[in-house]
Order: sequence, then structure tokens, then C-alpha cells
Amino acid sequence: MRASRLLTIQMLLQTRGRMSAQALAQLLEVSVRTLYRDVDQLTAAGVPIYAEQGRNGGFQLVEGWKTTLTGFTASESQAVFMSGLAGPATELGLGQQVVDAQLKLMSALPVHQRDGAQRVQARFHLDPADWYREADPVPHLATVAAAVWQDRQLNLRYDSWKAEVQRTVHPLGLVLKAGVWYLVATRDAQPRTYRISNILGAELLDKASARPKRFDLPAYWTESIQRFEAALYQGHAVVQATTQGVKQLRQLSSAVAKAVVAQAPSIQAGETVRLKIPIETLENASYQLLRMAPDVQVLSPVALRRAIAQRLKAIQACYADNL
DNA sequence: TCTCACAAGACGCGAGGAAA
DNA sequence: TTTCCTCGCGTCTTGTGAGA
Repeated sequence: MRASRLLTIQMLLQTRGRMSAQALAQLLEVSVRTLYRDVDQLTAAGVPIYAEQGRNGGFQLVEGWKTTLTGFTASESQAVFMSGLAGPATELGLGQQVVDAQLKLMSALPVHQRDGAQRVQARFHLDPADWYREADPVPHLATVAAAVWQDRQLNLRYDSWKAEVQRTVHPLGLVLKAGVWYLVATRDAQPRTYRISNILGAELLDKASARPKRFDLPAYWTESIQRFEAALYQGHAVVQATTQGVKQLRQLSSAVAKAVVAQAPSIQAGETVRLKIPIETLENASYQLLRMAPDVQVLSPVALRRAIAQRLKAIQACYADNL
């Protein structure tokens, strides 16, 4: 407990420069008095920490001094190299920085940990983009990323589904989902999501952005996805599916996959199962389920059966001369 | 398994000194 | 005057080992 705290103090001073005892104590969730004892221990152990008194004072490491001890365990250092985010980092304009950082980390690791990190680097690669789809062009990503890093307001020209709009937003964070970049930013004090490939123009403003004190990006994103899915699925359909049909349904969407797994966790070859699955609009569901026929047969609602039948008639009309 | 003693860690309070 | 570091003291909590 204490050893890890001592290491944290050292790392904090190394990365942030000068920090007051009050700030360090708050970060480490101990009293200021305890913090002073920890600093004493570090000094006694030979870490060159000195204190500046008075306004803007605090503890600081001697200029240029750094520890070669990274504090990483073998598995932690391997995990860092496994993140393999070189592609997204390049899109953010940070590709070279990632390469440099990995090089520095590698050089700082003890020799016996380097082999493990190199093995991970050679054996794992993360490709966040989906199959069969070109990645969205994101010419304004670097500007948006700069606004996020620097906490500056951003003027956007955005292609919303209604029309082209002009927006001044306060950036909060970036999200990469299935190869698509999104900006989370507040407008009128409300967090909103913008697809970065829909940004037609981005101008970095000199004004500082306002960030809600307790904003939690992962929590916002999870909640936003749940809200989106809840609004997306407007009803249910009951279907009869073969083993092949179940496989196809599981690939349709995460919401459908969840419903299928819950109702038919395992299915034997040759078996058919009756399932209740969430659907979007009748038009969307008829298109999706038609291509799964005859492995997936819609039993209800009648309106969906009718929509599929009409679609089939239209297809038949197209190819009538070949029947 | 329980009890007890001991040490280490942590905390709170307060007085004092240095620097901006 | 304000801010921040320094140090001492007493007290409480927690972990550990010895002994019944």
C-alpha cells in the first residue's frame, strides 16, 4: 500500500512537475501529514525531491532527474503494447508520438520485461474498422482532437440529417466505435454526439471550453447507446428460425443477438425455434428478414408478413421474364 | 480459535518559519 | 497577509505474531 503510494508520488512529480502537498494528499486520498511522511521516506531513499515554500510552492524533483523504474508489472507493460492503437492515433495526428512513446517505454522497461512486450507487439494487432466498409473520411479529426486536448471551444459546420447547420460547441471527448469517430460535446449545456465524418468544417476558437465537473465520458456513451437503441426498436416480431436462421439473426444487431441468446442459448442441428425479436420500422424489418428466408419465417405481426410479401411480389415483377 | 501485546501506519491539531 | 512547508505530539486503526 505504502510502497505503491511512494511510487505514485514519484511518478506524479515526474509527469506534472511541481505539486503542493495538499494536491498530492488529495490525489492519494491521505492526509497532508501522511504525505509529508511519505516524502520523507522518498528523500531518505535517495529520491531528489525538494520543497519550494510560499505561494505557488510545492514539491518538485531535481531538474532532469528521472527514475528508470516505470512501476509496470510484466503484464501491465504487455497490456500497454497490446493496445496497438497506431491506426486511430495516426488519424488523430499522433501516430509518430505513439511510436516514440512505445520506444521510450520499451527503453525504460527492465530487460527481462522487454521480451514479453516485444512478443505482444509482434503477435497482436487491433483493427477497429468493420468488414466490407471503407472507413469514413475524417479530414477535420485533427482539429477536433486539438480542441478536445486543449479544452477550447469549436465552431462546427455540420451535416445533420435535417440540414447543414452551424454550431459552437464545448468539446468533452472523442469516441471510436467500430471504426467510426464521434465527438461528444456540450451545446446549451447539454452533452450531444456528433459523427466526425459529418463535420464539413471545423474552426478552433480561442475561448476556453466549459467542462461539467463530474462528466464521465464512458458512462455518457453507454447511456447514450442505450437511449439510442431504446428509441430505435419500435416493436417486436415473432419468428420461426432454423439453426442457420438463428446464426443469421445473431449477426443482425446486438439487441437482436441478445434476445436470441436469451431465448435459445443452444440449438441442435435440424431443430427450429420460435423467437420474439425487437424490430425497427416495418420497412427495415421486412428488408432484413426477407433475406433470411426461408431459414427465418415471420409469424407475427401480420403487417410485417404483408410487408415481406409485397416486397417479394415487387422482386418477382422485376424478374418475371426469367421465371 | 481466540485473546493480547506490539509495531507501523495514519490522522488531527497546533506552532513556527519562509517566500511571494 | 497569505500560502505552503516543517515538525512534534497524542491518539486511533490495522496487521502480525505469540501464547493459552
